[in-house]
Amino acid sequence: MLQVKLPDGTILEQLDNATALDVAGSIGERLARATVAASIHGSIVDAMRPLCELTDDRPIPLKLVTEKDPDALGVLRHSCAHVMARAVMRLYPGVGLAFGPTLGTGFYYDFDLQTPISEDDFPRIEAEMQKIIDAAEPFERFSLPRAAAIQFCADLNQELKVEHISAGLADHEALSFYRQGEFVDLCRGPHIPHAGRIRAFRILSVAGAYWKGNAAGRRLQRLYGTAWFDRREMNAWLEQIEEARKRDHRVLGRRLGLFSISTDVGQGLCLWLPKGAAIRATLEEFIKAELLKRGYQPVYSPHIGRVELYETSGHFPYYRDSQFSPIFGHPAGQLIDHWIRSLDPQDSQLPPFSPDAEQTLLQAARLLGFETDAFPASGTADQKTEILRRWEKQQERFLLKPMNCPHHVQIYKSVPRSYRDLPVRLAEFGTVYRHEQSGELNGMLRVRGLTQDDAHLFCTAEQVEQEFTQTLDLVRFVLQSVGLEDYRVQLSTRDPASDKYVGSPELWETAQNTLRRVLQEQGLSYVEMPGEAAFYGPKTDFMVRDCLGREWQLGTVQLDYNLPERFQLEYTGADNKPHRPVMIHRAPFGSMERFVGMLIEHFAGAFPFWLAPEQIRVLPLSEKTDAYAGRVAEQLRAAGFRVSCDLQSARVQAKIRDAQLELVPYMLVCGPKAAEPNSVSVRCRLDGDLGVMSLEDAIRRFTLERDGRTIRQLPKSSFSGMQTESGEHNAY
RNA sequence: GCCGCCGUAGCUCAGUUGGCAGAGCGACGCUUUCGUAAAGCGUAGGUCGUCAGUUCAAGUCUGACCGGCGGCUCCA
Repeated sequence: MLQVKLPDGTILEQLDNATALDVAGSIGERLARATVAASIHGSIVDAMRPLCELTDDRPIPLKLVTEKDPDALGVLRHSCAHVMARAVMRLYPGVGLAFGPTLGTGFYYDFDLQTPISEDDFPRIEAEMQKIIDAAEPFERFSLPRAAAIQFCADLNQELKVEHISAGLADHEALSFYRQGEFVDLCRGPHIPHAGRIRAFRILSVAGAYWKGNAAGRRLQRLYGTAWFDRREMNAWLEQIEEARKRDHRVLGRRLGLFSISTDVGQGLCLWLPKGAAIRATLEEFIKAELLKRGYQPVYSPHIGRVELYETSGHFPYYRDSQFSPIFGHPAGQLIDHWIRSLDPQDSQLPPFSPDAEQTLLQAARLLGFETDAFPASGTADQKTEILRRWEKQQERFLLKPMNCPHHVQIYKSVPRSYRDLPVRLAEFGTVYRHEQSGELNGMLRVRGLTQDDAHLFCTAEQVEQEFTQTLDLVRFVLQSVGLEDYRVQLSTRDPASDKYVGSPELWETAQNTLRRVLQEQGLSYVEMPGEAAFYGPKTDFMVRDCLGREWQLGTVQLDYNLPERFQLEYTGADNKPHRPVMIHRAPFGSMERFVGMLIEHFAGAFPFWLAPEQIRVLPLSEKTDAYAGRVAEQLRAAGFRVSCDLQSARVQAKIRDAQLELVPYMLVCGPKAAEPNSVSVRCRLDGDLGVMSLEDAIRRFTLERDGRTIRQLPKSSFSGMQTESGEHNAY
């Protein structure tokens, strides 16, 4: 007999080969019907495997995972991914199977398939899936030794699986498979007992993907889906998707006249319309005032700088492909730049240097006034590159600035610094330009021209902790001021195995340890992300959760020992000797574009009073009170509010409707009844009619709400798990 | 950049097997002068993303390009 210990301490006697499902059945039939999987020492396992195989512990510590358990959905969705793959295999014979993991609220499966799948095919696939579910066949697990597993997948013509076992799972001696009818898939599991447990599912979308995420690798088709135990829960979730879609900042941004991206201006280049600009200006004024209190000095720097500046900082070579091309004094300079790249053995993208092209190049060089006789017609690529580089250096090249730090470094260097001057805190809303890949652009969230609420702090090694602590405090303060209180911190560190970072491992260790220590002292819990650091230093990113539970990467604080080294920054210490300062890069909002885009979705366009682009709209009841309404608007404007006056020839009901739909926080109805005592009838977007009050009282009320930066109501959502988990699970 | 889908009036969309370009909202004009979520009537507005091709005939079919969306990859 086998002893099983339940979480409440109960010990049950079971047959030697009992499964979790048997245990559930011995307690009650309903429990057995609800049991999806089992949990032993916290790891989720199949409910239909003999328990004795799963652990050596006696009695076996068993927790039954039922449909109510959050872990159960992951198991269900993974099984549904198999069902989908099985349906696709039936409809598209010969399809290659890649990965089919679960996601936060669903799953996907990648297929190697020549025929494109479109949304029109979803009903067909879903119908086939339903047939599989109706058949309710069990998921049967079996295990094969390595060599047999590879042969097995080869026999099934599943090349990608063969490759994955050979490369990705090289350290596994035995591989597990799951069989469901005619369908067999390499899989770690666990799975639900049988397909009939899937009561609600939906194929959501199809998109391209790469085999193992490698852009040079094989292109696959990825089908996304979701699955639930309860149809109503799925429908509620689908409604939440719909809710998020309605909040889309691109839709709201257009409807509310906040921003526009014109194809005439260019992809990823954001135009701030007056109302969006009002929000941004309010945020900028708010943060500027705060920075002055905290000892920052505002600076300004130009939008371009010499390429050498970014060669020194390391940005130019490192991010070459995601920058706009350099600007040359003479257009022919571009050609030289092009040929330097094509001769570079690292850059195999470009075609080789042909004799014709060489002649064109020499012509261009002569145009630029260079001595071309020295160019070795039959020289090696290295020799040619060397001359090209010399030519390139002889002409002025500018870059649209991709970062503000090199400019701020130059401001630091503009005067000799003493230890008494430190820390030097230079702040600028700096606009930078990055040539993001076209497929990456997304409204205001991912753009090619963006303004960072940037600052660079130059301090002594001893001051680093204090400055970093204060910076974290600032980030928390600004997030709290806009009502974003739910966030986590991500500490991105260097991957010791990678060579993409500059600077010595010792400096990196120092920087990373300082960050860890301060984060711990500040009581901020954080997750460490090895390999996610910037090339010059580790960073702490604030991952902010909005009212729909979605996460956004906003503010960032980065510690940098490398740029001071590269730019040879110095200050004179108390010992009258030169010392090297440490730099802190920080941007509490990240970029104004991204931050405002995120706020639009967070508030669903209904900004709190202090941020609302139009705070108050004055509504004359008829033309008879237009003049009075105009005077009211004037007085509000004088009190510093953003006010408009609706002079349409329309009924007040229609004016109210317009203002409500445009999410204006307050409406002041001005009719003959109010005009005489110099009063207004106040209507609030949220609470409706507040009755008549004197204009002075109204202004007092508005001032209080504005200066307190009151957030009166968030358009709440009942659902709080849009992206609870971002990582992949059940990876094969 | 890659894969898939999409592009008709300012916005949201309809447009049969290829055969005269449509609606609602908005805008504008006139009437209405009104008390807390839509007053009535009328008018204007489109080289159907661009350029080629097939055809007697292209919004509709084909190709290239531009742009958008969903993903992948990337994100200093």
